[in-house]
Amino acid sequence: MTRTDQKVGNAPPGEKREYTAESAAAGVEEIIRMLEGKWKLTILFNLFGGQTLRFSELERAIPDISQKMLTQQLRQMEKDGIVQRTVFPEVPPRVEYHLTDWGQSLCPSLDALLQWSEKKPHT
Amino acid sequence: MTRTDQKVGNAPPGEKREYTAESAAAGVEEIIRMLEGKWKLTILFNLFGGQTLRFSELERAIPDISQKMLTQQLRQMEKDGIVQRTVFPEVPPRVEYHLTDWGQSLCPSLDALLQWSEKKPHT
DNA sequence: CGGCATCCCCGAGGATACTG
DNA sequence: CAGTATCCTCGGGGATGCCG
Repeated sequence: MTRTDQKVGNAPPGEKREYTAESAAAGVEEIIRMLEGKWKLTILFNLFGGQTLRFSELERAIPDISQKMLTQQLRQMEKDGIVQRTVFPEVPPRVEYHLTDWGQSLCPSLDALLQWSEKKPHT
Repeated sequence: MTRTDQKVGNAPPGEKREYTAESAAAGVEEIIRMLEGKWKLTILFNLFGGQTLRFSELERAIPDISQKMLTQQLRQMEKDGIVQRTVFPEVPPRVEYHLTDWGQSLCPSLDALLQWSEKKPHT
């Protein structure tokens, strides 16, 4: 018997979900999939704090990104429920982006990861 | 001026590091790079809890992985300081893997991410 | 048993040009 | 201003075979 059926995490019984090694890995992989696009984290951190930016402002904030990638990554984040996209039917067109409440609530978990990485033993 | 120079996180002054949008994104990207190999999280969750497994036990615990990928991912995790690799000079050879203390201490942060993903608004 | 070497494929992402 | 559309490159990862 392998240990793939072991429980992970420190959930008090009957309160949180329990995970096997596989389901926990799958869950985190899904989260990483939402974040691993080459520019998604840069976009995310530029929108943290309740900020609203238009397409061209994001382009200027992220100098090396192409229009194609900015569009693509924003659309994926919108599909994932992290980013809210608002189109104003004007001429010239205006499109604004800001984080959903759920997207904004990711901040503390990323902070936790950053603090973990700061604790890495030197070498 | 763009907002790329804003501070991120809720650190009390003079205690934790402060991040700009770029440096925070870079930090999290480095963490994701440590975790995003196709099998690394599965390996990680199989080793959480202070377990020690040999190469062949990991192979059996992760049925679809190839030897090449198992070796490669383990070596990268070893380089990153997450996994400890121990070779026993015996015949037949024996190699055991377990998490470093630092690797083990990643568990709560991944739990935080899982709990975040569980809060996703239904569609 | 626990690898390493080689070949190959596919998709993420860059460069460039065009558009409502 | 805010996108599409096309073409192309590069490297992650699979399959297979050999080795101390």
